[in-house]
Amino acid sequence: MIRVYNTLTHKKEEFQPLEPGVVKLYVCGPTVYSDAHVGHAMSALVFDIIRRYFEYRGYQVVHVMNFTDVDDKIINRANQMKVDPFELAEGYIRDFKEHLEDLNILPATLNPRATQTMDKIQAMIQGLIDKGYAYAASNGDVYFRVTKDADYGKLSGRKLDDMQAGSRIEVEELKEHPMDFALWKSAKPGEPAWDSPWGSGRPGWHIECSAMNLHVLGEQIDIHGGGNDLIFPHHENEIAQSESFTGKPFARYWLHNGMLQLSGEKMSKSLGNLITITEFLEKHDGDAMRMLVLNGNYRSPLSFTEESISAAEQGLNRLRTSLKPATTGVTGVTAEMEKSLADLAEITRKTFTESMDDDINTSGALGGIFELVRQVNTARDAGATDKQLASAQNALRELSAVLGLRMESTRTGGDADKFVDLLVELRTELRSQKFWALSDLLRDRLKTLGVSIEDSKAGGTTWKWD
RNA sequence: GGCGUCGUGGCCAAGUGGCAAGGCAAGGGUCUGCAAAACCCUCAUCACGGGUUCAAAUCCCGUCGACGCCUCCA
Repeated sequence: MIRVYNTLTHKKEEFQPLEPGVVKLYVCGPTVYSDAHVGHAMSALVFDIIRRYFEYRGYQVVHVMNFTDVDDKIINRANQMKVDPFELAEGYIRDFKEHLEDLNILPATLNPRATQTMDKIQAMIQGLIDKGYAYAASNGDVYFRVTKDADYGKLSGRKLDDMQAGSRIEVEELKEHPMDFALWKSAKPGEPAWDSPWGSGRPGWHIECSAMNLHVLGEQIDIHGGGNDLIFPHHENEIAQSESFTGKPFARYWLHNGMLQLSGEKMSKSLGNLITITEFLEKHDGDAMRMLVLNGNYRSPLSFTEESISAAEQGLNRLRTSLKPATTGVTGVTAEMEKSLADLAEITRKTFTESMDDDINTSGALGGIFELVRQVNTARDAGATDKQLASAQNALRELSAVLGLRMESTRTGGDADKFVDLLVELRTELRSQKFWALSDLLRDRLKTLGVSIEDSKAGGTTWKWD
C-alpha cells in the first residue's frame, strides 16, 4: 500500500485510486517563455520518479503535463524579441521536451496546451458564469467570484479575511472582491486573442489547467502535482474552478515538490539566480541531477551546490561500478556466500518497496540499494563468478531502473574515443615492457583530459570518461 | 503580520517512542609496479530550554533560527 503526503489534508494517506489499477496524474508544466532551469528539472524528475514507482507497483499511470503557451510573459518576451509569440512558445516546448529526454524522464501520456484547449476553456467559463461562480466585467474580463465558493482557501489554509488584511493586492474597480481572479482576459490591440462571448481575449492562467483536466482526465483525478510555489494561488484557484463547475471533489491527492535552493535561496526567474538545464548538462550527466533529487526528500528544499552535485556524481559512479562483471579468471565463491548475496537481493527489493511506499522515500530506498552494492563488490572481490553475481546485479538494475537511473554513462567523446583507445593500447604495451614512468605519465595526462584508467589484476585495462 | 514546511556528523540526508540507515568528503589500512576501483577500520546522541515516559532525535510546551507561499514562478 502506497502512502503519500497530501497537501490538502497535511498528512500521509493511503493511496486509493478512483478506478482500480489506474492512476490519473496531472502535473503542472512550465510556462514556456524562456530557457528551463534546473528547478524545472527537479519538479519533472520528482514526478517522473513517482510515476515510475506507481507503474512498478502495477498501476497504469495516465500522466498529463500541460504547457502554458499563451500568457502575459510570453507575449512580452515575444514583443521584446520581435518574434511571433506562438513560435516563441513552440521553440521552448521543443527544447523542454529535449531536456526531459536528456534527463531520462518518461514522456507524459499527453501534453495538452492552452491554445489547443480553447473551446473547452470557454465552455467551462460559461458554465461557471451560468452557475453564478463567475461574472463578466464591463471591459470584457471574466472573474471568478471567490465569495461564492464556500471553501475557497482550503488547500493553502487561507481565509479570505486574512488575505485582505495587510494584503498587497490592488483593488481593481472591475472586481467585486479583491481576491477574485481572472478566468478570461480581454485583449489589448496586437495581442494574441480568441473570440468569445465576452469579447476578444485569452484565458487566465488557472482556468487552462482546470479545463484540460476536465477534458483529458475527467471530472475527478487521483493525483495533482507541481511545485509547492504553485499551491497558492494556482492550485487553490484550480480547485475553486473545477469543484464549482462539477460540484465534485477535484483531485484526491495533492503532491508538491520542494524548491531547489541555490546558495540558500529558491532558484527562480524573478530572482535571476538560475542555472539552465542546458548549462547543467554541459557539465554533468543527466543522472547526476536525478541522483541529487533521489538523495533528498521530494517535499523538502533541495540543496544545489558544487559539493552536493559532486556527491551525487560520485554516488552514481559507485552504483554503476557495482555492475562491473566478475574478475577474470575467478573460480567462484562458496554456495553459502552465493546464497546470502541472493537473499540480500530479495531483502533489498523488500526494503526498497517499503521505503518507496512511504511517501516515495527515495533516500531511504537508496540506503538499501547501497548496502547491496557493497555486498556485490565484496563478493566480486572474493572471487564470485558472473553467474553468482547475477541475482544481486539484476536487482540493482531493476531497482535503479524504477528510479529512472541509467546504469551506463551517456557521455562519450565522439570521435575522440578511438584515439583514447589507441593511447590506452600504447600504454598497455609500455607497461608490458615495464616503462612505468611513461605509462604513468600517459595515465596522468589522460586523467587531466577527463579519462579515467583502471588496470585490473589480470592485466586488462579499462577506461571511461569522468 | 498570516499560512505552511523544517532544524540529525565537514556536506547531502534516512529514521518519528527502545542501542542514530546510506551517499560524499577526511584519516588509517589491505590490494596494486605505482595508481584507480574495491574492501576493512575511524568519524554524531539528533538547534536550545523545560515537560510526559521505565525509555525521546522521535510526543507536548516554549525559545531561537532557516526556507517557501501570501505578486508571475516547478
